Amino acid sequence: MSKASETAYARIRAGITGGEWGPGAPLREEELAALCGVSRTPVREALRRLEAEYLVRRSDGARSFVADWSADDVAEMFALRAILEGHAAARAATRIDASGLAELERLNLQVADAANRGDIDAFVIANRAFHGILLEAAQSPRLAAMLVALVEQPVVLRTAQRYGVGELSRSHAEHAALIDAMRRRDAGWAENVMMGHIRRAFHSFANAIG
Amino acid sequence: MSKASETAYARIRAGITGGEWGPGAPLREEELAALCGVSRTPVREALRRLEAEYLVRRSDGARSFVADWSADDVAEMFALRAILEGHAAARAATRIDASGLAELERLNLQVADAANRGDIDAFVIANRAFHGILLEAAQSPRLAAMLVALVEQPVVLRTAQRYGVGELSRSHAEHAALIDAMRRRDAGWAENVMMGHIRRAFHSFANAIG
DNA sequence: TTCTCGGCTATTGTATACAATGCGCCGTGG
DNA sequence: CCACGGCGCATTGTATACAATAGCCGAGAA
Repeated sequence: MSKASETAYARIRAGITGGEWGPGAPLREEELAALCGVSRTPVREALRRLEAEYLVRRSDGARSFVADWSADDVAEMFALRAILEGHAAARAATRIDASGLAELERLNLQVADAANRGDIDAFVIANRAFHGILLEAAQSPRLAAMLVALVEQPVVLRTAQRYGVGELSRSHAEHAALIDAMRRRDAGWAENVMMGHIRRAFHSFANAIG
Repeated sequence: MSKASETAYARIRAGITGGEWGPGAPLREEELAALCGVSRTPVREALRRLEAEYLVRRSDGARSFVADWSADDVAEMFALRAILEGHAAARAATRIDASGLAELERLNLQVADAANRGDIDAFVIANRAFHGILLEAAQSPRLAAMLVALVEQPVVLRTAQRYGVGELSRSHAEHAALIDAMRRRDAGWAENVMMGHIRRAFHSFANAIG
């Protein structure tokens, strides 16, 4: 996408995922245009993209707001993630090559390191990269697009913020199991581990919120 | 969405799914604007929406074309459909009410009728309505959105065009099994039947194409 | 006090003009 | 005859002006 449009998309998205505007906050096109230093046209385009990703909600009168999520919404998102990411793991198990596996090993070392230091930010970065490599290895563009839309939700991004050292380490262990399963080319095992991994994350999240 | 934008979306979409423009055909904004009787602005918005649905592809130079699909793409779409629609069936099994079940029964009678008469168009209409009711009963807006994007692909829409009476009847029988499973509130059974249903459709399709 | 109606204003939808950019064609040179 | 480079044009990206519409606020009556 060309310059102004991409700028607006990135800026607005950052504002939403970064918590600059809370759920339900109104998003007025003109204001955003001024903020991004572009005209309303690319802002409109950006808002439509974000709407398709469920980051922005539009009222009947076509006004835009930062999306908010009920407990049911969150449960739905995690359920879909478990299914789709499980499927991705299964596909990846029979498609990943040696360099992909090496990359996963490397990233999981970073996860372990972050877990030991209790460094949440580093954990989140390494964790996302890990899942990203796996998704790439699954070689399914539609699946990738669907999962990105699910994973990039602010709710998901903040799940790890409440993780204790125990949960961080457990993620590392589950990732290690995933790597084992893929090295053995065991699609079923990989799928099972991944689904469990996501479901545990959901319960950690539900616990933290109450 | 307001008038002109919706008009453009509906018209362009109809052109693609109806086969007016074949895969790979270029879609120029100005030409489409003239065709729809609106300006380029709503056409652009429509193209972005269609792109998000994988009906339109954009080249590096930002030009738009009718999307085309490789054999791998089609296999991927059916695989995702099997998983997601299976999940939808499982959810629906524990959530559907008596009136929903009655509606499924009614629609499956129409499917049977169309199958007996070999009336493909009637089959397609009743079949879509059947799956639509099921999806509604699953009560998962994100799942619904994902599935609609997968199911509305021209490739899928034309799968039934090559169905013989045998395959039409088999669809009816599988639907009947689905209704049984849901009446018993057996989510696992419903999921299994649905996944088989979609996978059979895939193989019918692959056979017909070669 | 509260409900409703009416107009005003804020906000989005659409059209059009202009800028930027990439694609294709044609000419030239090897 | 083929390869390559540059120029012109087709097409999209962006900005802005204007139109339409929905929401809000206040005044008046029940």
